[in-house]
Amino acid sequence: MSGMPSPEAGEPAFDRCQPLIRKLERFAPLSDADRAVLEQICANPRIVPPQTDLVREGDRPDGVFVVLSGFACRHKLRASGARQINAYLVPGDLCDLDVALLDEMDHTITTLSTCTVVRLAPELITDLLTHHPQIARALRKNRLVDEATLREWLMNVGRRSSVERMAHLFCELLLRLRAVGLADGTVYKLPLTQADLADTAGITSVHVNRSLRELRQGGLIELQGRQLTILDYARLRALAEFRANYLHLGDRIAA
Amino acid sequence: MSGMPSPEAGEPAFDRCQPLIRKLERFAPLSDADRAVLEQICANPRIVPPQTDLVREGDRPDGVFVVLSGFACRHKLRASGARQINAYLVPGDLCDLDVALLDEMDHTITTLSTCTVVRLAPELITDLLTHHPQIARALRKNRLVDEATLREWLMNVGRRSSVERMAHLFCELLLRLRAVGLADGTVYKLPLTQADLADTAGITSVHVNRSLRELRQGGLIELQGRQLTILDYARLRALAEFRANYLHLGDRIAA
DNA sequence: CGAACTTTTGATATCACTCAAGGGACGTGG
DNA sequence: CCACGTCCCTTGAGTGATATCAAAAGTTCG
Repeated sequence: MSGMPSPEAGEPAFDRCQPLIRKLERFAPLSDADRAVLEQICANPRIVPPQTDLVREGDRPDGVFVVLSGFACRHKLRASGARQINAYLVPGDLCDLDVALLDEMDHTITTLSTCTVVRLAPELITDLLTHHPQIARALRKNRLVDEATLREWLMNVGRRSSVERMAHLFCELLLRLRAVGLADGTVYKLPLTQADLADTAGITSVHVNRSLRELRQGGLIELQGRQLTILDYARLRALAEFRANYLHLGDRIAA
Repeated sequence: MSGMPSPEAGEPAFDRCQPLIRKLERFAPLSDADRAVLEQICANPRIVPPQTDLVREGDRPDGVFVVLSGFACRHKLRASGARQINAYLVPGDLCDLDVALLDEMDHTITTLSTCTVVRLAPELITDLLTHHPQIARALRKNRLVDEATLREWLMNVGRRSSVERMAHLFCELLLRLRAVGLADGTVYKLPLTQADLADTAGITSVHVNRSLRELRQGGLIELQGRQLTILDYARLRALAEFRANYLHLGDRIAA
């Protein structure tokens, strides 16, 4: 269990599945049977290298993905190659279960880092929704949060300065990762390049660099070796006008 | 039926309801019974003046709204008063039915023009979803489209120039309004101020004005008296790199 | 060690914002 | 019917924020 490059590759399904269970449990109380099904689902994950498309724009939807480790994203491209990232999928996150209703995907889902993922077949989804009402309920709530997050990102890109955008993103990720047990205090792994952050915030990577410098020089964050340390969460939050309400996490985490 | 300020006030429920039925029918075939229920629902609409909050951030969700005429929007505010509009609700559009799962609203819904709306009580929603599977199906598909639209707006604000944003918005609205029978060729009523457009596109109203001038001078649009005429849809579309796939309207309308 | 990628910085250009003022359109009250 | 206020649109001039281009330094990994 020492220098293995594939994250969590050696862990039992029990551990791998934690992010998903922790996340759903936050939205609805789960029975032992519910948890068992979720663990079962995560039994045979795939390890996917960075920059791999999981689902492509134009594809016919076929099942959905759950991310168990690493970062993936939804994004769209312009003809010029310009990319806009619409959402991050962090451990515990999953695609929309209803997506099978559509004829074709309108965006692409790609890994940003090495990821552990499982694919849920359509039949499995139907089964989950039919026989596990609490999971179904948690998933519906989860989807509302995904939507709310998308609205907040639009606010971010439309009405915040570049420094504020970075600050807001870091606050959001802190709470999201904390909710699945992947933040240590105010420190977490952030396996993204500055170009990724740029495509998230709707700015250039050069400007991301300058914005990060500003946050660093203000003593708000430290970012090196794909690890983010928030040095002053109160000020970072104030700077970004970050309000956690849209994540609907309850008051435990959002403090 | 002459000088009445309240739009559609004198029309029978049959007509008023058209946008909703037309919209849902595009997503799933409806039975006569389905249509009858929808007409029933629209029987007692409210007329709401512009700039009226229908639902406020922080409220406990209680039922949802359907817009039958006029434009409303979802939006969020910053402490400074800066506003970001996240979505338009045009005739036939409705709020998310699942929203009752949340403890409090994370954004506000406000009318932009005079609107005709109906409120659906939670019990009515449950009834609809239980006893009218085709309506339920259409509503689920509709929600996927709302989400996809939000993603496209993020792309718009993050990765398009201000002129392109305006162009893209006008293309989108053309198809959405056409889908509910509210566009006449490439002409439609756009009851928004330039300040509203600014808060949609994440720019200032002064800059909206200059962007519109550019579109006008390029012979692409005409906009006066709250009526938009698209003079050259092909070029407008090309300028915005508008692709209608995310609206999932099928090929009939998107042409 | 070398190749590819990522981060960092500087100089310059461009886009969008701010401030300010004037000009419609429209409704209201005298 | 005119005078006035209000809201919205329009334009100009100057400023600020972000993009672009380019190059060097650091990092990672085979």
